[in-house]
Parts: sequence; structure tokens; C-alpha cells
Amino acid sequence: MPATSRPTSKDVAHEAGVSQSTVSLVLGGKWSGRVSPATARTVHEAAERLGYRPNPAARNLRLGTTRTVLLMVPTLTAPFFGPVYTGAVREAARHGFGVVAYVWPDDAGPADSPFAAPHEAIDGVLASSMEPATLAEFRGTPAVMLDSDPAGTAPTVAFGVADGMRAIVAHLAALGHRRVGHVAAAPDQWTFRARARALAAAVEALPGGALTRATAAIEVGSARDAAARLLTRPDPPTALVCDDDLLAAGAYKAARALGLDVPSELSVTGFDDVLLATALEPELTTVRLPAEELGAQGMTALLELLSGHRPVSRVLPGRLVVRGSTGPARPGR
Amino acid sequence: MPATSRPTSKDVAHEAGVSQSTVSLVLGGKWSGRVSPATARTVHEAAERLGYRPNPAARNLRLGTTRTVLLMVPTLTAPFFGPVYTGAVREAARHGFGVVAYVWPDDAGPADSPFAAPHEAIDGVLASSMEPATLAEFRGTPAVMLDSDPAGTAPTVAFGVADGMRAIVAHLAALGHRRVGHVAAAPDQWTFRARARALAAAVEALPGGALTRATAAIEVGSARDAAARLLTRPDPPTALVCDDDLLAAGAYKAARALGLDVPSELSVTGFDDVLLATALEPELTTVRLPAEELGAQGMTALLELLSGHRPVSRVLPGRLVVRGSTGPARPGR
DNA sequence: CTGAAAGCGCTTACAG
DNA sequence: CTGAAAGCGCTTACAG
Repeated sequence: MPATSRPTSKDVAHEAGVSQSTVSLVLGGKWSGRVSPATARTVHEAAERLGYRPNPAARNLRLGTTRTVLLMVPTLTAPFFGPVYTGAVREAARHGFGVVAYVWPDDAGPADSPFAAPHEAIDGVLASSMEPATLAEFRGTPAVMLDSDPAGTAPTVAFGVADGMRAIVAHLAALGHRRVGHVAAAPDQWTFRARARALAAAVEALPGGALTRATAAIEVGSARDAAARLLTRPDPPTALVCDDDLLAAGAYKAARALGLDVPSELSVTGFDDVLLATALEPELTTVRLPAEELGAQGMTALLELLSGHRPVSRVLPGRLVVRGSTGPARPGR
Repeated sequence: MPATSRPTSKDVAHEAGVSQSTVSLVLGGKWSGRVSPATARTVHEAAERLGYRPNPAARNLRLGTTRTVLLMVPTLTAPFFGPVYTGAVREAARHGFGVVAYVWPDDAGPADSPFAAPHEAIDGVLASSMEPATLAEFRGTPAVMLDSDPAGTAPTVAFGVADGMRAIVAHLAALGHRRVGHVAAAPDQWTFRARARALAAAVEALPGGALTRATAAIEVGSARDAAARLLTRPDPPTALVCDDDLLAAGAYKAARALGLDVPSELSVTGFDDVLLATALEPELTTVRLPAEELGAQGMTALLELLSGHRPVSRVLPGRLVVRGSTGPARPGR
């Protein structure tokens, strides 16, 4: 099955006229004071000539460590993937670790074993938006959870989504909004449950506050329909709080279809602050989640775990970014 | 460094009171007719009890194959990543292969060795939007290029971007447009060079056709500025052809800032048909690129290569999707 | 039906 | 300064 048999360190040794140990020492950078510079040069040249690259499987087996970490993200959070990955890679690189990603395929339910697909040799796992139950699959593998319930058993780095929701409600309340519609994300993930809970509590605490809710798949058309349902009820909301920026794009569409101007006749908020938020018109008031920080801090925690320490769970605060999609509640509505 | 020493097949053998060979046979599913059902059950139970999972490094070393493929994508194409990955995984799974992803970190120039970071044991590489020069780094590793120059030395699965551009120009020409502005993507990648070349040729072939061009980073603000530059020249274009859907979002913003209605006063087209295309208002006329097919066909080609055959390069056609952002050229302008 | 042995390609004490 | 040998944990002929 291997296309062409690659040269081994034995081949390099033969080519350079030295022993395998010397090759390993030289190529591993541990030769100074142990191998003569002339021999080292010879080895390097031989390796170069043969196009030698060490067999990682053999290396891993011998060393018992792969210095590779698996980052697992659900397909749904794809727009988020980039920055999280970047942050994780940056932090890992500082410690000589590599990162590979595994995105749960669309058709794999959460019940599927995370180890069914990646035939990986890894030292640890960074698992994003994963249910605690799935965590059980990891058994011995050190794991840190990302954007998950901080109350779980594994060390977790989460976003302060509840604070974010409270900031949104405070902002809307200050603009005079009382009737709020929640365009809720359908996936049953901790982050969305936490958002829903915080929103409900915050609106309830508002004098005269009234919350309605419609659920949507994370997709524009579904969000548009959910928003339309909310807006066509009697006593419709004057503000739509969406669980996600993409959902907010759907809310914009519903508003336009009903002839409602954003923000003068309807306020809309998103969550996450992905690229889309500033591509929309008007630009979206949303909560910025530090995605890259999530990846970096998650990796830091995982590396602590790998070196035998127990990292503390952390919560990264979001920040309300006020743009053009929110305005004073119209007394008329 | 390994957190806890995992049980080995030797441990399972001891626990079950059999030899290591029997454990391997049973757990590898090759026991029927060679091991008694009773013994097999005992082994399974012992493995379960100890929480045994085979050491992939040892397995890979022995087998000489990892049945894992690396998918490399540049950060820039992140919105595309999802579907390409999904397609690749789907196809790989049918052959018992896994896929891990490697996204080139933002700060890594194209000159960086693709093997610097992923400490991977892989059988092959699926490299998206990579320059042929970088390919040299792969040496012995079987590789298939995605969305790259089909004229390169490696087998390639590419999009028919030139045909896509021609379809856009034909559509605009039929609507009476002659003065076309190109909002060009700045990254020096084959796919964008091919788009620019095809667009220039098609507009030139148009009686009275005139092309102007401004370059932008793949980012809304940069695209808005580039579009504004085009629209404020004397004899401005009546249609803006953007290299990418995100760039089109920037063009929308420039149009709005200048008080130009889309599509009645300015037509705008995108490319790729990512989620954003239907989130925008009006929805974007664009060329749909079959991203999931790209991943699937690329994987098919790579698996052919791994089994010793030389796959032929393929081109996947794009399809013009006419939505609300294009309309008749206004005689006045 | 079951086990003892070899070997994949590395790295690292250990001996010289 | 350099080499011979052991061993990481598997799988697979081979022998019984």
C-alpha cells in the first residue's frame, strides 16, 4: 500500500558510512560534544541526498508521545473554527506541539465515538461544544473542553455567554425595549442552553418585560421563518435577540419582508461577531466572543494537563459591540 | 510526559489468559475460524475491562500505513473549508480512511514547510490552493492538489473558474452591461489569477466592453474601499464583478454609501456561493462552486494514487446562480 | 484452535 | 567520539 518505500535511518547510516545511532543523534540535534562536526556534516549531506525524513510512527512508538493534539469542533460552529484553530496552533507551537483538526461530520450523531474516524496518534484532545457524555469516550486521553459547561468534570475554557446576554438585554432595556423575541438556535448545546437561560432571566427581571421564543436551525431561511412567526403575533416584540449572527441575518430578511425598518422599527442583535456581522446592512449589534483566545487558553490548559498539572477552568468574557441594528423602541409598536 | 500508561495488548493477553497473538487476532476481527468463540469473548471482555485501545503508533509502524490523509487548506478559504472537508471525509470513510485537517496559520508564509507543524503520520496529502513550488516539500508523500493550476505536475481537481467568469459576463452582457469593474482578490493564488484572466478576456471580447480593476484583501472593509474607487471614477462601471462573495458584500456597502441602488443602478456579482450570498439583501448573483464535490473527488483521486494508479486531473464546473443583485444596465449611467 | 518469535524504524542508555 | 543492542506495542507468518 505504501506508494514508494522511503529511506530509513539505516539507509542514511549506510550512505554516510556511520552507525544508525550517530544518524539519530545528528538528525535529532543532540550531537554537539558527542559527534565530530565533520561526521555530522557527512550525515546531514547523506540525509539530504536520500531525501530522508524520519518515520513518525516509529518515533512516536519509541518516545511514547506524539506532540500532537487533536482539536475537535462540530460542523455547526464552522465560522468559528478558523480563529479557534489559529489560537490553539499559536500556543501549541510555543511548546513544540502540532495541532490537527477533526470536524464531526454532518451525519455523525453526538453518540458516535470520537475515535471512530481519526486514526490518530495524539497526546490530548481539545473538544469544542461537546456534551459531557461524549467525553466519556476519551477514557485515558487527556482532554480539555471548549465552549462547554464549566460545571462538567473535565477542565473547561468557556465563554461568558450569560454575561453577554445580560449585556444585550441591558442595552435594549436602556433603549426602551420591553417585548423581546428570542430567535433561538436549535442545536442542543450547552452554549445555547446557557444563552436561553440568561436571556429569559434577564427579560423576566425587567419591569414589564415579556419574552417570546421561536427556534431555528442555524441557517438563514430557518431563522427568517422563526423571526417571521415572532413578528406576526399579536403584540409583537420590538427587539429580536438572536443566538447567533447568522440567525440575525434571517431576522433582517423577515423584517424586510414585513416592511419593518431595522433599527427604526425593529431592533436586532446577534451573537459571536463573526465576519457576517459587519457584512450586513445595517451592521449588527452583537456580542464579540474571543474565539482565538478560546483556542489559545484551551491549549494552555491542555499542555498543563499533559505535564501532570490540573488546570483550573476559565471563563472568557464576551463584549457587547453596539452597531447599527439597535435603536430606541418605537412607542407605537 | 504520557499522563497515564495505557494498557497494552500484552496486558489484555495476561488478563484473558491467552497469548498476545490471540488478542490481536480477536480485536482485529480476524479470528473467525481461527479462535474459538469462547476465547474471543474472554478477550473482548478483558479488553473492555481494562479499557484497552491499541497504540496507533505501533500499529502504524507494523502496518506501514496510517490510513490517514492530511487535508491542507489556507486560512483564507475558511468559509469553504467545511464542505470540502465533509466531502473528503465522506469519500475517505468508504475506504476506511480518516482525514485530519491542517490549516496554514495566518502568520506562515507560503514558503514555510508544510511539514514543519503537523507532526503527523499520514499516507497522503490533499492540498488546497497551494502553489506548485510548495508541492516540492512533499517529496515522497503522495499528494493531490485542490483548486490549483491543473497544468501543474501533481494530479489536480480544480473548479472551472474560467467558465464561471464567462457565464457571469454573458449574463451581464445580456442585461446590457458594457462597463465592468473587477473587485479582485489580492492573494496570489491560481484560482484568482484564473478568474482575472477569464474576466479580462470575456469583457475584451464584448463590443464596447471596458474593464477597470481594483484589488482588495478578502475582507469587507477593503472590498468596500476598492469598489468605491471604481465607482467614483469618470465613466464608472455599471456592474461590479467580485472575485468572492465576501468581496461582494463590500461592494454593496460602497454602493449604499454612494446612494446607488442594487440592482437598479448597479449590478453586483460574487463568486463561490457561500452562506453569505443568501444572507445579503438583495441576495447575490454568484457562481456556485461544488465545494463538497471538490473534497470528495480529490479524495477519490488521492486514494487512486495510494493504490498505485495515476489519477487524471479533473475540472468541476461552476454554475451561475442568478439572484437579486443583477439587473438591466441603466441607460443613463 | 493457540502460542512463540520476528520485525516495522526509531532513540537511548551502555560499552568501548 | 562512535557503535551494538535493547525495546517501544503492535501484526503476521510459522509451527504445533
